[in-house]
Amino acid sequence: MKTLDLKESIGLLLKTSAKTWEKAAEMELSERFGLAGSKWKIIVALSLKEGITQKHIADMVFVEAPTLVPIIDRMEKEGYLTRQADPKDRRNNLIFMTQKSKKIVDPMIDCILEIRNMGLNKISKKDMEIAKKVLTQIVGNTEEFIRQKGENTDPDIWTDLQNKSQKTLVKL
Amino acid sequence: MKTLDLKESIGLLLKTSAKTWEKAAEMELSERFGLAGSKWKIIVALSLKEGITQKHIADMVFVEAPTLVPIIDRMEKEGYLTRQADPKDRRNNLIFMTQKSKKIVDPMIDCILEIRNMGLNKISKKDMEIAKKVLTQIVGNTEEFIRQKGENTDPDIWTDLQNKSQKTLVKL
DNA sequence: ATATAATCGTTAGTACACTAATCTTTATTA
DNA sequence: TAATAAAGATTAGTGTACTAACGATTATAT
Repeated sequence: MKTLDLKESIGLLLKTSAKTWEKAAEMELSERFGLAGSKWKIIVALSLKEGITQKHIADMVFVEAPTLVPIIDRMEKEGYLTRQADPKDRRNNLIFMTQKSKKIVDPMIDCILEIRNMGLNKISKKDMEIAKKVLTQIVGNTEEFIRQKGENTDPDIWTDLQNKSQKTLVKL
Repeated sequence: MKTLDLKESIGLLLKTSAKTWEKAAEMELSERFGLAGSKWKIIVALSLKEGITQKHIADMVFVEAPTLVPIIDRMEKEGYLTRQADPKDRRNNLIFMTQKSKKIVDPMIDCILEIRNMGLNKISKKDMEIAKKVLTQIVGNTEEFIRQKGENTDPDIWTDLQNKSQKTLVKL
């Protein structure tokens, strides 16, 4: 019976680093701003562009549209944002920030940058560039594979970001 | 109001690569072996060591013990494994593979290695080594941070693996 | 122009992961 | 030894994702 050499498992390493990173962000941002889960990401998304549709936010924070519905419901009740019907296209709900959320954008972004510095401590710029290149290539390879297998990758999100698309994405 | 430079977002990159990678593995392994989610990981775990406790498996596949209960239930019903009471310690359920699962271990591992090669296509050994070093450092930094914040990181899983602990982990 | 497609928000249903709490059994310790 | 703590499996409850399907609205196509 064959066996896997786990120290070569890039999948394990990817998962571990993504998960640990997210946990740190989660802890810090929910403690300091009371915004857990996707909430703070939604606010960051809106700080980049207000008055966008729920679908657009979903793309930016990397979840499907239905996932966002109850979250936006709650955030609206809590006074962080408002839904407004789009007069140009009545299918759309346009989402806007309230004063309450606008006030916390700056400290929140500071907080995010702190976390980023902490996570990247003791890593040289040069190595980091290489790591980013490698990860980008991995995403490219894997999306290519998924696409060939039929399953249409949703609008090739990462590549999209690289190309400075107007659809900016949010995730720490 | 401040703004985040998303192209510098290592968090986004980590999440994207981990997610895409996992999706590819998921597609391939569920299509070829009908084993979705954690199921194939459990079999890989058992191929490394049989007769281990559910807790041990949970650690290996990176989930909490309760998450595994219904999954092992189903896999037992489907004939992939069996629970056996530990005569030495009656708290433990020891998990064993059946013939059915033993038979698919080798092709499954081949499949995993294929995916790994696909994902790492066009990436040089040297760059990959650097990327791994960087990711490991990130995990280290972040776990350190989480630990300081109180929240005890569960037994420092990744470091554990590096140290060739007997607790081997499974994740592609 | 009218029929057909596609899109946004939503609901419903499912799956999965987590935490907290419970039961049983084993370890510790006073 | 008796009391207390700890550990494995489980249940219950919650949160969060996802897909599939629907209604309303807008775009496309014949």
